[in-house]
Amino acid sequence: MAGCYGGMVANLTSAKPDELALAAFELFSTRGIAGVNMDAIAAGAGVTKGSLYWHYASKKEIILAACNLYYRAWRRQILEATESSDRPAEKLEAAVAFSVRSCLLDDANRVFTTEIVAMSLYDSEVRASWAGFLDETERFFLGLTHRAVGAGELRCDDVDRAVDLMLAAMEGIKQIALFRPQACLPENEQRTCRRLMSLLGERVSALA
Amino acid sequence: MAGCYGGMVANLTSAKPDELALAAFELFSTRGIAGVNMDAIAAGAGVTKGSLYWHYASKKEIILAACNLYYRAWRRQILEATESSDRPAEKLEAAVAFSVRSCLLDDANRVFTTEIVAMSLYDSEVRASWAGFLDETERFFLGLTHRAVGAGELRCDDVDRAVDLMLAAMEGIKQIALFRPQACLPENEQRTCRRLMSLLGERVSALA
DNA sequence: ATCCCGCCATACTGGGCAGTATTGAGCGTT
DNA sequence: AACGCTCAATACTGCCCAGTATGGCGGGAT
Repeated sequence: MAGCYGGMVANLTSAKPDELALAAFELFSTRGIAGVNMDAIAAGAGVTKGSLYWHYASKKEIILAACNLYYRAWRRQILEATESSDRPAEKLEAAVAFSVRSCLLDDANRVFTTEIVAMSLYDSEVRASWAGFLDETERFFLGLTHRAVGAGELRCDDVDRAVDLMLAAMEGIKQIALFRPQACLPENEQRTCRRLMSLLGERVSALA
Repeated sequence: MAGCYGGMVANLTSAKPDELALAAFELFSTRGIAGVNMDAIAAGAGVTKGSLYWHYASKKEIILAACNLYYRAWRRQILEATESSDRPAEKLEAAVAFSVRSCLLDDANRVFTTEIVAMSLYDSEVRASWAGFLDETERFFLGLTHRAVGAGELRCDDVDRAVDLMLAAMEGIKQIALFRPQACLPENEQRTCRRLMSLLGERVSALA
């Protein structure tokens, strides 16, 4: 077991593994996982392969660490995006807007997730990791949607199915945007958000 | 220029390149593009690398040939699936049903398309090839949907947008099905079809 | 018969890359 | 001051694999 720091240090001070994973993420997001070798990751982080292999035992470990970094960033950003609103339906709209923005406008996001999905085809650990993230995403949107419906701000018969369909549409839009750059134009962002929101049900106009 | 058959033979009789591309497709669909080397493709087709390289100059040529094979199969199958119906709305439903079935139940389809999408990130030729197929798919569904609306069998305000959203949802469902095997169960097939059809508009009940 | 050519097989090369072996520098401990 | 531990750098190995070189075989044309 390399890189365990003696076992007792709770990994709070040492950001080195995160630095390495971040360098890996940035390279993966631009040149793809297969297009990046361990020397490139090390160089990107300003070290050499020797120390890289001290922190991570294999390339797959770095890939999984980069995934975890991505998940953490997502959690932080989507909380930031939604915390400013107080009404549930507004939070939901903010969450959809954030997701659309990161789907359509963030190339790194698109590249990295596409790579991870492809890798999940053959690597069960990566697949399990990504499946966990999908579950988390779904729980998040389910929670927001149920709250919006419960607060009477949204009308939706089958929340679970609606959320699933909306998330599927989002993934599909992200994928198709690869081939239709014009779909990524900012002027289409609002319309895409409205379309996706309409999948979640009808907004009840605020007449309280 | 290898494999040009002297230039005048119209490639009607010789199915060998197709055989090779088919073997490649089958291997790609099970072990991934990166997981299949040229020797494996040759062995799968019952030849050796020497003759494989006589027909195709590089691995990418075989990949593109496998794509074209996939497109041809799709054309044939979706025409078969829709020709039995005569009313436009029924054709549309049949096309959606076929797509859902090949998305959810056909592992090879899922694996191959995921691989191609990932490869499109870095290879412009592959991306162009797949983009052409996406365009074709969209045109097909646009045609069917417009005809159904024109025949008064479907009510839809913005057909173009609706078709785009439906196709995106289909791609997303395909991708997510990788991580949610339970979504692929046959008993969910009908419901998925109905959900997707609802994205295209409201079916007008036949009271002619 | 022989010559050409489409087609196929065998053997090989060269490069890229994951992973390893080994050494060393800084530093706290005793 | 000698030791051990963490972390880092260099050099190397071994494998996989795309692509190549080259030789052979069968059949059609003359």
